[in-house]
Formats: sequence, structure tokens, C-alpha cells
Amino acid sequence: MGRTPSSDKNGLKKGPWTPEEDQKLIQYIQVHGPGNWRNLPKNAGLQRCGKSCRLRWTNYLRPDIRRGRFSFEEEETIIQLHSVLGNKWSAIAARLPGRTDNEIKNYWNTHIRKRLLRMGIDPVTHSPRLDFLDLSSLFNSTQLNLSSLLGLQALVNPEIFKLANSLLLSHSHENQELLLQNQNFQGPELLLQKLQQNQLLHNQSSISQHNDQLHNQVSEIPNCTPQNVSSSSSQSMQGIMGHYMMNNDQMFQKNVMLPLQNYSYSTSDVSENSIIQSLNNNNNNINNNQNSQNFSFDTPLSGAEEEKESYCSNFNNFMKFEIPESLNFDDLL
DNA sequence: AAATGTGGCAACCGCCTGCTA
DNA sequence: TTAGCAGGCGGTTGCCACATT
Repeated sequence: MGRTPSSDKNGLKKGPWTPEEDQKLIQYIQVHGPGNWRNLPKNAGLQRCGKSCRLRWTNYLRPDIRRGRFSFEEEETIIQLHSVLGNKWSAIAARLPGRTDNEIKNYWNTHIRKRLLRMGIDPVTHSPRLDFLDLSSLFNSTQLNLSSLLGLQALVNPEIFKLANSLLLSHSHENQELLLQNQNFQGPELLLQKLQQNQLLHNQSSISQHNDQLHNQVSEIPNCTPQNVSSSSSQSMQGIMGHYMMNNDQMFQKNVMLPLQNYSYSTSDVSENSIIQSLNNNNNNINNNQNSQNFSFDTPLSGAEEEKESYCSNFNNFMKFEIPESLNFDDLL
């Protein structure tokens, strides 16, 4: 693992550490502490640069390192922190005891990031990627206003559009004016951008008030029936989606943005209480397995993933969509 | 069984920041 | 004030293991 053992021009060894080197480093630090990293290798009898010793110690040998799979809670924390902090791995690691920035970075790049991409979520902005469905041409070629957008109601969950409309009304009259008056509507990006901006800019009390409304409205959404979903993106939605159902402030993103990417809708018999409960229990232990469904996946699930799949199934059943192959948007608009 | 592709991850690289003389 | 240095940080590399063809 790692790089081929080699030496640099100063005769210092590079590449993977041997057990003997690890032992030397551990023993030295246990006795003397790390002290000056530059002097450490010489004092410890290691043919390594100080930097290499420091990295080996902080990323692998430190006794408080927690190794093994990331738990569901850890993964949730990483996603949430990343949505706020970005690629500040050390800052994220500071909130995950026993995990190193390097480990978190690797986990993000090899697991979380890929899954977000499969879900059509931009791993940088944590927002839905509209290129996921490439609707730009559709919207650019059609004069669009809010009414026509809401005309999609026949195709998607009507309650979601009701929610979207309600949000537009409650958040800002600007939205309506923008959408209804702008005959040269620039496409879905603008719509979503404006909606998100208004969501973000709304003051705290309004958000609080709005969250209550959201709860009431979401609780009115009829029960849904699971439907076989063939696309990989839909499958992966059942995992990380857990994060996006956690935060009430992100409800809008989940209930409005994501449905816009997934046009076909079907209802299922998920418990509305379980949805609300999930929304109200961010980062708390949730063991609501009564509505768990069995799904097939491309790869075996880790413990954390299995936990998530079960945990998220309620919401995912609720938010399951398909894109009909024969869909003709011109007719709809 | 061999070749090829892919995922995972430890380790390296180079830039940045803060401290100190 | 500034130059030098140590440590921190994020991005990238490249090998190994496993899966797929």
C-alpha cells in the first residue's frame, strides 16, 4: 500500500512505513513526546524526514485514532459539516473524535462524494445538480412562468407543488413577480437560485414560523406506495438522502428541488408521523424500522449504510420518482 | 487463467500560516 | 520589518486488492 519505497536525495526513506519503523516512532514518542519533528527522526534512529514522521504519527499511529468503518452518525456529521465548512477537513476532523482529516478526506472522496453525484447532488454546493436531468434546453426553449411550472403538477406530486407555491407566497412576493413578470425566464437555474436565495435570506423568526407551516403541510401529504426504481441515482437516494431530510431549513431543497429532478410520482403507505418524526430528530438516534423496505443494491452495504437505508426508507418511499421514457415536456407546458 | 478496470487509502507534495529571532 | 523555519492543510499520487471481462 502506498508508494514504492524509495529514498530522496538526502538518503531519507520514503514510501510505506515498516512495522519496525512504526515501533521506533511509537517508542520514541511515548518516552520523549513528539517535540521538534525535524529532530525527531535523527533522535529516534529513523531514516525519515520529520514531516513524514509527523504524518505517520498523526494519521496512523496516534493511540486515540479510531479506525474502522464510519458510523451513520459520523457520516451524517461529515455531510452536515461539509455543507457548512467545505473542504476544511481538519475542521471537520476536529468534531469527529478519533478521526483524522486525511481519513475523512479519503472517505469523502471515495464514498460520500460519489454517492452524492449519483444522486444528482452537487458535492460542493450540496444543491441538486440540474444538469442531472439537463432541463436547460427545455426551459430555455420555452417561455416559462410560475403558472407553467406549476402546470407540471399533473405529473409530479401535487402536494409538493402546493408546497412550492406556498413557499413562494410566504417567502417573498419578489419570487412571484420575478416568475410571473419575467417573460424571458432564463431557466430552472434562475428559479432555483432565487428560491434558495430567498430561503437563505429569510430572517430567523420567519424561518421558524415557516418551519411550522412546513410541518403542517408535509403532514398533509398523502401516504405513498413504494415503486420499483431502476435508476442507480434513485437507488443511491435511499442512502445519503437521510442527511437531506434532517434539517428543516433544508426541507425546501428536498421537497421542492429534488422532485423537480424526478418527474414521475407515486404514492405509498409510509407513515406521515414517521416523516415528521424524522424531520424532528436531526442527529438523534432514530430506529423507525417499521416501514423498512427491501431493496437491491449494486454493492453490499456496510453497517452504516444498512442502518441508513432502513432509517431513510420512510422518506425515500415518500420521495420516490421515476422519469417516464415517453415523457414529452412540450405537451406538458 | 489472464488481462483489464476500479475502489480504497496511505503517503507525498507544495502551498500557506504563524511564530520567533 | 522581515527572513527563516516548523507545522498545518488540502490536493494528488500510485500501489494493492478485488471485481469484472
